[in-house]
Amino acid sequence: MTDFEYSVYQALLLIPKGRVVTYALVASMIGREGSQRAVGNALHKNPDPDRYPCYKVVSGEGKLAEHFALGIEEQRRRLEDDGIRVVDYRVDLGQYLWHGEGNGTDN
DNA sequence: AAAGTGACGGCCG
DNA sequence: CCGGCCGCCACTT
Repeated sequence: MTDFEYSVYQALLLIPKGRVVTYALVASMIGREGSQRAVGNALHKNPDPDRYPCYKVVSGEGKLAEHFALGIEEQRRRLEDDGIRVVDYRVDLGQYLWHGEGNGTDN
């Protein structure tokens, strides 16, 4: 995989349980603000969805990825499993969006 | 090297 | 709110 893709997967590991991020946010997290489209491509090539929690990545509107490898239903399941309320395939970004190095102790 | 592709996002009708 | 258009970026051909 490319260095870019690698950094994207690593960024996923930093997301605290019960929190989500947007494609654009992942891009800025790895110092590639503006490359949210490329982030989407990287996630599409995710070598292992169980290892890299790509299900925690939602669109800028909080909507779930229609093309999630394991199926949108599975993504919703995993999110709710983390305690994230999913309504109509959408999450409340104002409540679950994670920004930065927070400790995420609130889980 | 140029053109095509897509898990995005902002704007407009 | 939804669909269409366009600009954007990294990757592939």
